[in-house]
Amino acid sequence: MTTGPDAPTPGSPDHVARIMAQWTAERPDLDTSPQGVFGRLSRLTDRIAEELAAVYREFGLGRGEFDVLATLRRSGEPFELTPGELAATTMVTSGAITKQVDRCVQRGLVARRVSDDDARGRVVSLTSSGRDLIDRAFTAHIANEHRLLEPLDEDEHATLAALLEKWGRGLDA
Amino acid sequence: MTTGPDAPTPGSPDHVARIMAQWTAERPDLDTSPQGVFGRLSRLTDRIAEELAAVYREFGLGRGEFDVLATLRRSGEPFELTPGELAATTMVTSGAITKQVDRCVQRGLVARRVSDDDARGRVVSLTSSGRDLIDRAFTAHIANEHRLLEPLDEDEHATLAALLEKWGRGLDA
DNA sequence: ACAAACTATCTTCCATGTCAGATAGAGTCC
DNA sequence: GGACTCTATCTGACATGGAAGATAGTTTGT
Repeated sequence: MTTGPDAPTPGSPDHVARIMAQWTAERPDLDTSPQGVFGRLSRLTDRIAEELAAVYREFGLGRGEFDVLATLRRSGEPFELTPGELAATTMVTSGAITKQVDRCVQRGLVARRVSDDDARGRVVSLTSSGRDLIDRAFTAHIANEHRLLEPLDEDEHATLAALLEKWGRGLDA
Repeated sequence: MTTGPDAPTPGSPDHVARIMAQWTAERPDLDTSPQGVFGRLSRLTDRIAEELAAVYREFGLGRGEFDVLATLRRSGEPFELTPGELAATTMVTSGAITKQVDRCVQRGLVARRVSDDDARGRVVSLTSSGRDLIDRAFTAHIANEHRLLEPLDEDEHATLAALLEKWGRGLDA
């Protein structure tokens, strides 16, 4: 037998390769080769999410709070955004942002005030304590990402980023 | 200026490229290049998860139920597994499996009985109705995956699968 | 200037998962 | 064969996010 185009390594089959073999036996009518990508993508991202969350936890944050603080931080001075902007950037609903900001407010990491321009609007701003925390957390986060990427070399990082970018762009089209 | 190794396309910057640019301005002390991979990975998988869930919904399933049914189906005759096996394969806790199986039982898609060998153990088995449903749902699922992969060509699928596999394998080591 | 439509955010309910502990049964060692 | 320990699963409390509707405020058209 020859290895198919999506059979990645000649070594011991990974979990996904075993799943694909099961499907080939049970549903030979289907071309389940996409699982080579989707299965690995899913496992890998679950795993990565967990590794990233471990660092968030070190700083007492969940992913939602980390995202809120990081988004405010990288927006630059004066580190202020509306809930709507936060929701759009972090791709969660406004309800989720409300709760994330609530948690951050309770911990004194951000402040929420009514917008000067529009009384419906709110402005969420980093407190100095929040800025301090996110600067430390983000530093650790980036170090963590560097560590997680170690299995791949520079060229592979670039190839992977490019493939993901192309794929994402293609899905939007 | 030269484009860095992780700058994927010369076209309009994607969302992630903009985020990276913000970080470069705000935290020039950090090498945030990993975001080129992690940011795109995160956005892409959120997007893909949503697309996949749309098909699950067509069959009245959530991801958890789909996974339970698919795992049973691909295990082959007699389409039976213990909750422990389901939990290990689908990488969720036993508590999550209990609830997923509950939902499937309520809808008549699986049956749960006490194991013959071990009175602590349970055996979850596909009903004929469950098998029928997952066969149709899985067919649609695979078609959906083929559709989602269209932005990439065959070589790119293989490259991507291989990179993900290598990365996953490297993380476990 | 008022009504209708729109918008930004928050609230409530629900779905789903994790975590820690409860239960019940199995295995082991004297 | 009884006490201990381990294992398989379930239960219940909690966390978090989505969806839909409520609320308050703004804009538009006349």
